[in-house]
Amino acid sequence: MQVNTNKPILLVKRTLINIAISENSENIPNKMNLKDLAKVLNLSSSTVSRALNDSHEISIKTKQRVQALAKELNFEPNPNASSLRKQKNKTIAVVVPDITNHFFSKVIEGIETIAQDKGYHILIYFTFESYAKEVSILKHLSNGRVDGIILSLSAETNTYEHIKELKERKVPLVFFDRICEDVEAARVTTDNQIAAKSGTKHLLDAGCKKIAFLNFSTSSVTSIQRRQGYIDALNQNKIEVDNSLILDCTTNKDENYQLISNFLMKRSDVDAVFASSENLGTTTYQVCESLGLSIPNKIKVLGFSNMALAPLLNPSFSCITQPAFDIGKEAAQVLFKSIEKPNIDYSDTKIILKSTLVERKSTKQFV
Amino acid sequence: MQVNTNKPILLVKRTLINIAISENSENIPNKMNLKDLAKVLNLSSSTVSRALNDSHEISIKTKQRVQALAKELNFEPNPNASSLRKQKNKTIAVVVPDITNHFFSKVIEGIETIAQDKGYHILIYFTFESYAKEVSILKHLSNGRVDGIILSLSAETNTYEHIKELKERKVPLVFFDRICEDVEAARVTTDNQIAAKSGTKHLLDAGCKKIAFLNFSTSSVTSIQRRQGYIDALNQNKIEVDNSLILDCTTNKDENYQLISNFLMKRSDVDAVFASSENLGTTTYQVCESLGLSIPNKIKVLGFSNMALAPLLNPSFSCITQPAFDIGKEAAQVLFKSIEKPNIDYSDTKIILKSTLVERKSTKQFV
DNA sequence: CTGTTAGCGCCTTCAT
DNA sequence: ATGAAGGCGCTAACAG
Repeated sequence: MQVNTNKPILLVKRTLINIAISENSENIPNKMNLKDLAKVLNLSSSTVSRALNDSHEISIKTKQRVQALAKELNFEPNPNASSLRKQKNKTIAVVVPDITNHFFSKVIEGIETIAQDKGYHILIYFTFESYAKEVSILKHLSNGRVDGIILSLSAETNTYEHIKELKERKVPLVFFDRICEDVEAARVTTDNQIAAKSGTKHLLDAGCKKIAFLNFSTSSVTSIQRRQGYIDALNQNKIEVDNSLILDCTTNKDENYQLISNFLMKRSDVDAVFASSENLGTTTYQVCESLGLSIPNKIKVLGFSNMALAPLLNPSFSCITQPAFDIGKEAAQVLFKSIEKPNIDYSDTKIILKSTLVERKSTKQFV
Repeated sequence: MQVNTNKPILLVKRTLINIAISENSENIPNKMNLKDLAKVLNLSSSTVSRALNDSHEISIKTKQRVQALAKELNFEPNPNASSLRKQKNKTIAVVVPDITNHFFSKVIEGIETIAQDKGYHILIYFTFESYAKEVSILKHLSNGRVDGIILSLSAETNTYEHIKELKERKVPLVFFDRICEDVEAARVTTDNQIAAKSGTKHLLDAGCKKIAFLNFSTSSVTSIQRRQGYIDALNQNKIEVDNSLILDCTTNKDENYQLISNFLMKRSDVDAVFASSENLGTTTYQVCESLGLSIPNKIKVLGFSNMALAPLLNPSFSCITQPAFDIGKEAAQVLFKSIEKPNIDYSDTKIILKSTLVERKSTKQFV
């Protein structure tokens, strides 16, 4: 038998493998399983399984043999079989409204950072701000596809039966940002009301008299809290709240463009806009462009936004930035804890992180 | 037997279910399986399975009975069991360098749109521009966790064994943007070279003489093509290429900040910067801010970027925008085709989409 | 049209 | 320290 002197052992092993595999897997050498490995090593599949899972009841020598061959052949145990057997699959779902919003991308990045550390996989779902999509997505997650769910509600969502269903089935659940107060589950959020109040104050301090508030949702707690912060600031400055300055927007960008455009055309007295979401901020800018309302001079715009670039580009653009990356990390940590310690109840966990007001050249944190 | 007159049938069924379940599932009524359903309906589990999968060999009446009860009880078949049996799991992986780059978020949104349509699930992975992470992630995907992979290479990647391994195991694979020419697989990309040439020309037309080029990677085809486009434009204008104007950056933002900062301090002759990635564009802005180089006047910056807001905020900021959403859609469509028609080889598919130069008030497409 | 049977690949008692 | 056997929940082949 001629053998390449560089890697004789490898060659012999490969030969054995090919024999082993052709016996039971119809000559498909790209599919390999525990049994194949076991055959080559002259061990039972249970021993191989234990060795790969680093069980203490396997001799170190055997473990090394098994692990060495597995590594050499790039063997990966079939995750479906493993998950089925263990009723755990080291996979979580992240359900978010959309991802054009930079905030959500960063949160996801935070989640992924922790997940990679802990060897978890992430299934990602977008509701595109639609309640119906949210329901349908969560329904598909109710039966063991994932070990847990991190969720930020769609702007449309105002009933929570679909979420209670998940709780009934004991699926671990963590809310972030667009949280739900009606369901007992861990929450990670930010100081929306305080931040919105400070933001509004920032505009008042700059001399603005007629500050419009753009509401991204009438049902989302997040939007409601921000609206309340806006009202708080006005109250504190003894300014009467003018409801006609509060504009309820939709989840559709084109519709919002029309709404905001019509609004600003009618209301030439408005000298500032507080956009309660990044998308609304962007749309406001576009409207101002097309209406020829020069932003720094005629009108000031402030919004919740996570685009680091924005304040660098225009002196008038201040934004409230949430610690998105940390939100993701916190949410993931709570979720993994509640997955790994199912006997402990984490559903009263509430983590509130602080937002930051980013101006052109300075940064200050809210108190 | 006292029965709530509102929902008598439902109640009876629930009772049956509880009996059925308590017999074999240890009183865990939140876990339900085909067998439980079958028992309640007095059918075999295979019939129920077929009914749920809408098989033509089941009577319409039975189908309706089964589907009605399944819906009522929110029954979802266990995906692991199903995937294990079918050796298909209606799940794909999307592997991207990072997601702070708006481009990648939009691509993912495009992919998700198609995936939702077709009932596929998306596992998402970030390499954070690290070759080692890319290798490790792809290794975990080699054994049936997913039906296919959509991949954009990390900036560090310059060897492709880990990808060839996937091809050997017949995992359907589609590259986008950061594609790989050394592996036979479908590719979706954009006209990088032409776009970079037009962008550079744009700067030359604006009177710039010393245009620096920031390279985001020395190995990525994308970066190489953009660099070549930059050189093409200079050549066409009979300007000699000055290699000292080409700055190789890294995957680390802080390092890049230092590199660019040092560079611009030394080279006061530079009057424009062409950033070959969104991150580099952002960093350049930050450097200019801190060095007091007013962007519109002393220096012009142009870059590949997908932030819609940018050109609205600063007249000097033009950017080359790739059709990210469509790239995602195209990539997903090719992948699903190659999953669903495994006998057809799609590996020579190459789709090239066009980029757009976005200036403050006008938009033009490259020819 | 429906039921019976036999795995998919892994892990986990139980036995040795 | 290792092996044998059974089953996680579903589906497909084979019967009827």
